[in-house]
Amino acid sequence: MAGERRRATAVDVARLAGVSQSAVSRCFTEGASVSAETRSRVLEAARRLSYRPNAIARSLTTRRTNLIGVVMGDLDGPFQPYLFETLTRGLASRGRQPLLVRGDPADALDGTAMAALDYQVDAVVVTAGSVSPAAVRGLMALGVPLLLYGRAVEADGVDSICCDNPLGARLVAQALVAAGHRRIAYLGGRPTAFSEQERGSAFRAALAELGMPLAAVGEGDYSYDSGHREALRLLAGPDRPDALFCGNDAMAFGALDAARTALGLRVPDELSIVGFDDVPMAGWPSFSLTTIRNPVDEIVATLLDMLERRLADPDAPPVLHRPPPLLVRRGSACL
Amino acid sequence: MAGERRRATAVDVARLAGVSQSAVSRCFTEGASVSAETRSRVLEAARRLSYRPNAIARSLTTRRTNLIGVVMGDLDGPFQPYLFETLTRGLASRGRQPLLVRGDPADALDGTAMAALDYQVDAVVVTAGSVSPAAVRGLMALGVPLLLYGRAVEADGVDSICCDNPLGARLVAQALVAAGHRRIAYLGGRPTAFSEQERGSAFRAALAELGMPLAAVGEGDYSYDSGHREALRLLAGPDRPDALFCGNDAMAFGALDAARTALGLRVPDELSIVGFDDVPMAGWPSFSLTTIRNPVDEIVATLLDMLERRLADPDAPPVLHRPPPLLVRRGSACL
DNA sequence: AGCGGCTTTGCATACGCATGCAACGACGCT
DNA sequence: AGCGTCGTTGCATGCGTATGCAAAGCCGCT
Repeated sequence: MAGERRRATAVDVARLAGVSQSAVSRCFTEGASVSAETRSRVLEAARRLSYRPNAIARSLTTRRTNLIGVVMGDLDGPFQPYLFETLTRGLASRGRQPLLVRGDPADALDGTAMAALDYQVDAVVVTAGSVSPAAVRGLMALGVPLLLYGRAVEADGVDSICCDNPLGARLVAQALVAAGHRRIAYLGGRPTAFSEQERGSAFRAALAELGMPLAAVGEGDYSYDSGHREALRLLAGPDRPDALFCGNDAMAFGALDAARTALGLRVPDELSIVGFDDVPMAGWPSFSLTTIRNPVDEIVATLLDMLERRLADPDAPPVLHRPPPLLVRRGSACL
Repeated sequence: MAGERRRATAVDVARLAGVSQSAVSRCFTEGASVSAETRSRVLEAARRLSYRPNAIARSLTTRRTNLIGVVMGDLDGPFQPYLFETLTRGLASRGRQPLLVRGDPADALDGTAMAALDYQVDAVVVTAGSVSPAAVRGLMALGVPLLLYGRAVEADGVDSICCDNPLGARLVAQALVAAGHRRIAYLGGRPTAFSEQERGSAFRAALAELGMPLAAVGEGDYSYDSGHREALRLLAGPDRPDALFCGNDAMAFGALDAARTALGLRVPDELSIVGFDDVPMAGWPSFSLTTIRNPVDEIVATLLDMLERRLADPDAPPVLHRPPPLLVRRGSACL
């Protein structure tokens, strides 16, 4: 059967089918002019040789690779994998190939990462926070269409989409106050993150509007461990908070564990805990986390539409979407 | 600065530097013959034009793309993202670009997925269970070097690496029996999965050798939900098991939640629960899961070595590695 | 001075495919 | 019958780079 050292090329197929190489190419090109007879002869020959067009060679002439650079940071939390999963599946279903570009730990794009761009990706999707603003500017200078997720930016040729963080934070503040909580604490994520800046300041502002002081503030880094650590600190003092809003679900899980296991608190009776993102794990019975749903599916769908639009017209005006999040009430908070 | 419609090519650089295109090419090729003077002139010109070699065009002539196809199933559990993370980071650090190939839900590789292979990947890494054995055979027929993770296969040109599942299962059986458990149950994963077949049969065999009957058996699909569901069933009867070995950590988490939250059992006093994989979450205080460590870091490192070796010599004899796992004792089992 | 050997360089070509252009044939129309 | 039209086809070329080959230059040696 197989085992051939060299893959069949369009020339091989052409020879077998008794046509020119152009004819073969046209059979694999949408909307090209080929007679039914020629097409069937070519396809039969292609089948016998297990021929598939060489995407590399094709890209060279069409100047379109169909590759989309996907810039990601670590997949260490529960949220990133879900986003990545949804995004790559969506890209694949639209016939685009995701080429992974790793944001390096130092929050910059190093040479290794940039090397991916040498593959002439048609566009780059950056998932937020995975790279610094400086790195984003570097990407913009490349002249490749850029789609930003999780960071609102307004610049030529850059589309961005980002959950309406301020709205999410307001929803939490209003619900907590309305439910009668009086000692409300906030546990923020990585201070340099765009999402943290929006969530933190909106939460403070909303509480202030409601005339409610902020009882305590912790600073984490969006990790489970930091949530655990900061919760221990925030909840240890004399005037223990009766509610804790965490900048993301991972930290909320850490806080929940700290409260229940380490401190022996009853959640939600003695302490309400609210997260942000609504990762799948939030619905697990152990956690049953009340949280803000970051509408990933909707975001990815919109992102893909934005991508197609941008590819169709590189000069289209930049777009910014802010899809609204939603409060999901579960068992970790009295709301 | 930039904004040029067209990227600079080697010809542009050559013109600016006053040399031939070949000279430019040689400056960017390891081990090519170029004088120091020419090199510096070319590099300076390249810098001024922001020139970077076009990897697509380069691949066309070198017949090497430096792309590695990575076949993955869903990233829905806690294990897969960690594996993916480690693998892609390792690939990147060795200067190889991971091109994602999605295994489709029906456990086969559809056209969309195969399209990725049209990019002339230098090799394909398949993470186990993400595709059916039939799909694996299809990939082998392609004549591309194939690396299998999580499934032991012996075939020409196919290297594989897979945690020593039977050893892991034996470790659990021995530890449980030695600790005095007498009603031991097993909760298996997807029956078609290679890992499940190895873990399940080795666990049975080990218990039999120790003269211990298997108290009950559940059949899950490696998901948290199935673990939760099956645990409820297994633990509801009159002769409740005193130990439960789950085919992976995700199911163990589900079982743990079911036992504690739904059934009110004290773990590990009334029931020992053991998982398999040792995902990062297993160490969280809420779970503190006793489990078998699937040595992912070591596996990926070895996998990458196997890859380099295979790329260097496509005709090298196939290799099969079975790195040993390790029992990690935490709080969910009396061992 | 002459010669061999080495380094450096440019020329030409190939990689596999897409596509503009012209040629060709079939067909319908007047 | 003659003409125009349209659908189909092949030819030739280009995409951006790597590389074999030969020419050129340089050096040291005899």
